[in-house]
Amino acid sequence: MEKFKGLDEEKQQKILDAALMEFAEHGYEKASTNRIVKEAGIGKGMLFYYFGSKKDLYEFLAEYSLDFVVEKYFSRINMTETDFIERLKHTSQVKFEAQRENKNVFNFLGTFMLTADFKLAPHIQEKYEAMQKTGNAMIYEDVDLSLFRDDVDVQKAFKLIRWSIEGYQNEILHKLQGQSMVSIDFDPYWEEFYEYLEILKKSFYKKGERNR
Amino acid sequence: MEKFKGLDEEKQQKILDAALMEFAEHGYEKASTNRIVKEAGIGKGMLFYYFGSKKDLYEFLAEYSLDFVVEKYFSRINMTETDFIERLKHTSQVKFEAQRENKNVFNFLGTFMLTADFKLAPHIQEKYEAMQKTGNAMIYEDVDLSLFRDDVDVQKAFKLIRWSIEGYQNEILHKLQGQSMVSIDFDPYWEEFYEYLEILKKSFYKKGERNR
DNA sequence: AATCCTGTCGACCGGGGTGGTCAACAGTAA
DNA sequence: TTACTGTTGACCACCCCGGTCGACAGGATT
Repeated sequence: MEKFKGLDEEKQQKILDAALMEFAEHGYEKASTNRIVKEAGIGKGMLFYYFGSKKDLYEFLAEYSLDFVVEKYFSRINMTETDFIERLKHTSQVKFEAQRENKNVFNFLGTFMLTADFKLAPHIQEKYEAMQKTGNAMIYEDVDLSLFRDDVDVQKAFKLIRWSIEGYQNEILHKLQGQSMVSIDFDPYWEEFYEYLEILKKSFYKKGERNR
Repeated sequence: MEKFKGLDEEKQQKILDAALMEFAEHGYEKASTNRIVKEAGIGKGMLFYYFGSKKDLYEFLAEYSLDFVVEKYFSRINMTETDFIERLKHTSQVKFEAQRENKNVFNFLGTFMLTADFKLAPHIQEKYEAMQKTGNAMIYEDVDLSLFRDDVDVQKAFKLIRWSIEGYQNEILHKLQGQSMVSIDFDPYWEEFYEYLEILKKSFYKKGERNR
C-alpha cells in the first residue's frame, strides 16, 4: 500500500477512478481486475504489487470513499438550520458539489451499501456504521418540529418529504444518464427542485409559518 | 416452442419460475442456463430442445410476462375512480394481488426494464411500449383535478404523490426482504399505507373536499 | 563496469463457468 | 422389429478469472 501512495497524484487518481468505476458497475464478485488495469493503463502485475489482492483493493477503496464522504460532504453541512426542508435543500447542494468533485466515490458507495455481501475488516465496518449514523443525525437532529402542521404525524411527514426528494433526484439522474456531467447546465433543475420544495412547505408546514 | 407447450402445467410452471428467477437476479448476460436447468429439475438438453437458445428463451419470458401483467393487473383496474389518490390505492391493491399470484414475473420485468441492453424482436418491443403507455394512462386518465389545492401545480403534485408511494413501497420491500411472503401478515402494512395516503390527501387536496 | 534495487510489464497458470451439442437410451406406437 | 419422441448429462471449444513470475529497464551504489 505504501507503494501505491508513492505514486504521483495523477496516476493514483487514474487507478482509483478505474477501480471505483469497475466495482460500482459490477459489484465485488463480478468486477474484473483485468478491466481495471486496462482502464487505468497499467500492467496487470502492478495492481497486485500496489494492493496485494482484489479484496485488499476493495477494502482500500471502501475506506477511501468513506473518508471522502465525511470530509467533502458531511463536514460541510451547516447544522444550525432548523427548518427541515431548508436543511434538505442545503444538504442536497453540498452533496451535489461533493459528487461533482468525485462522482465515482458516490457510485461506488451506492453499490457498496446495497450489496453488503461480505465481511469487511472491522475498522472499516465501524467507519461505515458511523457514517450511517452521522448521515441520519445530519438530517433529523435539531429540527424545528413546530413548523409542521398539527394534524399530521411529523415522523410520517419526514418520510414523505424524503421520499419526494429522492424521487426527484432519481428522475433527474435517470433523465440525464449518459450525458457528460460537465456539459449540463444544472441551474434549471435546481430551480425546478426549489419549486418542489416550496410545494412541500405549503403542504406539510403550518399555514402562517412560511417565512420568506 | 410447441414442444414446451405440450408439457403439463406443473412442469411448465417450474421451468418458467426457474428461468424468470435466474434472469431477474442476474440479467440476461450473466444468467446461467446451467443454473436454470438445475433449479427446474430437467436435463440440460431439454431447455434447448424446448426453446432453441438462451435468447429465444428470454424473449419468450418477456412476452409471457408482459401478457401476464396486462391480464392479471392492468385489465383489473377500475378506471371509474376519479380521485387520484384513491386510484393509486386501488392500483396498489390490484398490483399486490397480481404480484402474489406470480412474484417472479414482476421481478423479471423489473430487471428487464432497467437493463434494456439489447434489441428485442419488434413485436415484443411493441408490446412493451404499449404496456408502458397503458400503465401511464391507468394512473393519470380521467382524474378529477378539482380535488387538488389551487395554490400548487397539479402536475408536480402528481409526481410528489407517486414518489411518496414508491418510497413507501421500497421501504417495505427492503424491510421484508428475505422473508417468505406467505408467512407475512400484510394487514398492518396496508393500514400504515392508508395513513400515509390520508396525509397526502390532507396535504395536496383542498380543505373542504376530503369526502369519506 | 559491475552490482544491486525498484518498478513495471504481460504471458502464463490452473481453475471454473459458458452456451450449446449429441450419442445413448427409454418408452410407446406402428 | 422398426420408427419416433423425449430425455439425459458428458462433453465441446471457448472465455475469463485472480494471481504469479521471469524478464527487463534504468537509476543509484559500489
